[in-house]
Amino acid sequence: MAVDQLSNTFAALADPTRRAILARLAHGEATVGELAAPFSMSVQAVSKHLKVLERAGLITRGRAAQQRPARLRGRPLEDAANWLERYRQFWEGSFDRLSDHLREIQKDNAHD
Amino acid sequence: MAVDQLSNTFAALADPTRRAILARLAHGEATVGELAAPFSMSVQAVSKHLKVLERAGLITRGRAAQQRPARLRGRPLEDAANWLERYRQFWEGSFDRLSDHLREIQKDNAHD
DNA sequence: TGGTTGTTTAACCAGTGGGTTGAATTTACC
DNA sequence: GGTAAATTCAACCCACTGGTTAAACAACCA
Repeated sequence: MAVDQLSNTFAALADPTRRAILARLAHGEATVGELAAPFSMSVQAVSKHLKVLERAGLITRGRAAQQRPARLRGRPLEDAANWLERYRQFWEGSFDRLSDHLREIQKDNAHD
Repeated sequence: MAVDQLSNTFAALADPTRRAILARLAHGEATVGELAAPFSMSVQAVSKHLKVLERAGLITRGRAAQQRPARLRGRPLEDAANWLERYRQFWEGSFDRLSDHLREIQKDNAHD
């Protein structure tokens, strides 16, 4: 997988199970077991999903006895939203100044 | 890969080459050759990236003589942005009503 | 008709993703 | 110390990604 943070974030979001996990975590932290319960999949598989989310910075893990509760981190979501926001004028249908706008915000901002 | 549209969109965005292609297309439609030029990669590889973007609905292809110019479609970007928008209150740090909010918008909205 | 340009298809390769099962690890409880 | 619970690690499977090169296809030009 690509190494840049934004790519990791989008890749992490590109799976319905992981998006459901994030939705669950928005209500508060949860253990692996709790997160796995709604899915017809092994707890090990969920543990792998959590590792993907952790690598993307979308969650942090704590420790409480044997459990390692996961907690949502919003920052990468914000970064992803900001990236998409650049295109808002585009999907809203007014392309007039978008070209200039993009040229400007990408000046010191490589390909992404 | 997951079959749902949102997963396809996020997966398509999870690659810096493809994001750069979208940025280029925001300035106007472009042919495969034009899109490939800035990259140190074969034109065939770019053609594959375009197929991924097309599958995600992020571009449409036209036809003009031998060329098949690509054009950006904003709709899936909007859908992705809307998905992220649910978490805005979260990354802005006010979690107060988020739980209720999520519960509400997800009532008729399966896991995603 | 044949050649050139633009693009896609096919076959291949190494790496990764998402899942499985089974074993190991960590921590609490008695 | 022994056992049970929560989690991770390891090995494996199969499908897909992102790239390559070589060949095929499509459309224009002379």
